[in-house]
Amino acid sequence: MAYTVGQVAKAAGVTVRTLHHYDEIALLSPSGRSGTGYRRYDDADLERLQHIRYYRELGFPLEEIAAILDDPASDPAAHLRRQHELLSVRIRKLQEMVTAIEFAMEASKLNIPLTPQERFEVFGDFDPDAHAEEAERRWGGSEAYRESNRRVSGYTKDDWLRNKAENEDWGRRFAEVMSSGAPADGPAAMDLAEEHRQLISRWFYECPYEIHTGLADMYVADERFTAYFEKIRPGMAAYLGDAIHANAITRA
Amino acid sequence: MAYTVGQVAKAAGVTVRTLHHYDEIALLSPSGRSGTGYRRYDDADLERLQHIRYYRELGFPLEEIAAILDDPASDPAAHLRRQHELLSVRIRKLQEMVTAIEFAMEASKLNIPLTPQERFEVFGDFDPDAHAEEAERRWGGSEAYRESNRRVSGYTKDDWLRNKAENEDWGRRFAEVMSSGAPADGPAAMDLAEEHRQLISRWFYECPYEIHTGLADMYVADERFTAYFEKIRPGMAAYLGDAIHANAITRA
DNA sequence: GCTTGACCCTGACGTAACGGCAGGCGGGAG
DNA sequence: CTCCCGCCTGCCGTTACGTCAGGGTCAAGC
Repeated sequence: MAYTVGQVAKAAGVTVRTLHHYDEIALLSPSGRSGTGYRRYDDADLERLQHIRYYRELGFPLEEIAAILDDPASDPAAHLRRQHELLSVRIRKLQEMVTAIEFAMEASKLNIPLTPQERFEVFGDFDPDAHAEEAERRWGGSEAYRESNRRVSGYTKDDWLRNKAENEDWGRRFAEVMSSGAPADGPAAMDLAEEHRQLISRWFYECPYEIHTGLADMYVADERFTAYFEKIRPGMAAYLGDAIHANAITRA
Repeated sequence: MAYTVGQVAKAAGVTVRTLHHYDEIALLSPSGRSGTGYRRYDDADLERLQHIRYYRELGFPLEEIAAILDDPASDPAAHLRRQHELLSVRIRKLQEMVTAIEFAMEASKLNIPLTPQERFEVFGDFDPDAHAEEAERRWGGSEAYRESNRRVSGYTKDDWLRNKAENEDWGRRFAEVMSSGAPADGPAAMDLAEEHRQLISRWFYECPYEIHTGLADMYVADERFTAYFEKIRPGMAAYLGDAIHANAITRA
């Protein structure tokens, strides 16, 4: 089977100019030419182009692609395996970026400033792992966030103000309960924990008890969230965490 | 908090030159300068750079990034939401590419040629959906493939030859059973189906009954795989599919 | 107070991977 | 035979930086 530049370009989703370029730099030279000088690509050329496209998508420079494709030590199957592996790595990285964004969203909701490291940790070359799993457990595969996005995108400035007011009002009342000396697993604290859950459900995303306790753990474990609540009243993060857990256990 | 170019560059994982460039084109101009002309970046600048990095990772040209960041209609939270959405789309596309590669690997194992469309379908702008789910069901999240990759990468030319020989031998014997008139759910066919499963387990990846039946379905449903088996003996694809299912039911 | 090495500045040119034309030939459908 | 579309080969333009060159700066140590 022989194909013209135009046909190949259309099939592969590239421009004719790109194929000309690949020919110029000898990355992909058509296996033949017609009598009148037209480029003729065959199936082997297409396979090569397929690999080129995948490696390009993975960010390899053309020169490097030429080198690895012309390396006699690796056959087509080896390239497929390699691409598979690289794609998997890429996907994991993007998933990390997603959880980083989710973190930033949560932080911005509470007006918690991010440190430079936090802003860019996904871009640097630090250690990965375990991180994505954490977030998955916390937010159940970010379904909650998708929901949150849908809703929040419709909010007006006014909505935000009301949200903030409600939030502050809740904070005040919660601090009062703490001051009264009531236990975190008592009815007053639990009622406000429940109110907190419903606040989130109403304004951001459906927040069942498991997710709520996940948030509670984050409020306690993560110093930035901790600091946010501590600023309202010292000891509030831990107290709120306990109240949320108690509330979840008795009501769920 | 104020940072120098070098500090910002290091934190954000870019070069100083890049920051100079962003300053030149007014994409990110530091909020101030020291008395001696040194650039001073503050936290707001970092936030902007954070968005720039995400949009860049998503493939946006700098000019466009400048436009959307300077658009007064969208605040930081809107950018986060947008980036979240775009990243999700990106991840889905890469996952499609992964399954396409897995398909190509399976096809190359059986020497089935791919059509141009098949080679490049993930690059064109066609309809997505449902596709990834399919593959997930078939191969259980590609864990099988990872396993396969690990093993296959250690194979020598000799291994491949022995694999091919075993495979062909199996094909011959299976065709004989068909010719003998034995039913697909009879012991002879089922034994060879089981042998097929163990062949895969031994050479490529641990192949439990569910995955084996998944493969069986693919052999029947996909014309390229069907054609492969039909060439050995007409009717073989369906017959093998039945045998694998019968084997899975009785042995599992 | 002076050196020194790491850091910063502004040009200015280089590069990768094409995009986009111009000017001209080819080819097949009517 | 014509017409339009597809192909050819230059060749210049563009994006997003990389890479010096030549020169000022800052803080630490002697």
